[in-house]
Amino acid sequence: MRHWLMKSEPGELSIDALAKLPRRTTPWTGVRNYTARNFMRDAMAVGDLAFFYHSSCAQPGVAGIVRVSSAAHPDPTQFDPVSAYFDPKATRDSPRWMCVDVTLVEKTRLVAIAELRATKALAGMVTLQRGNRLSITPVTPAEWQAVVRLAGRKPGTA
DNA sequence: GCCAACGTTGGC
DNA sequence: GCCAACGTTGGC
Repeated sequence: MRHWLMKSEPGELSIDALAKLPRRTTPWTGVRNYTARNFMRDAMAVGDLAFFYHSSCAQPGVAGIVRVSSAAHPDPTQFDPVSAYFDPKATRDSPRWMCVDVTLVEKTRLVAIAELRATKALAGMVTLQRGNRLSITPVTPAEWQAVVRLAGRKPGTA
């Protein structure tokens, strides 16, 4: 089983909004970057765990844990002319964008990006590297454990 | 709002 | 295939 980090803007889908959805599950739509798509299509497996990360907001950071709950399938928003994610070059026969479904496992306390950056064990974490903008990134087992430990701790405590 | 960094596009 | 221009991301 692999581990991941998946970014969501809370204005689009927050951890609380996910918690209120039926079966606490949503298709991870709107990814329009080939590297991130390929992770979902080629590397993710049902049962993989991912950090749900709030980005582009007042308090960026890890907000919870989700589980990959489906295989990759065509992202329906690419076919929807009304959607902001509509892609005129995508067709049903030849979809360009894929998504997986994710299911909320648990909401954690917000582990702020400053805390992540201050944690030595996370120095190599892909999403923290300079210039990284990928919305889906792999997380190593050691990094996963380090963030889980942080999440289980009160902010500010050693 | 700023800006660094990156990805994509399209002319050639 | 190169690469300049442009658009986007995302923390601050």
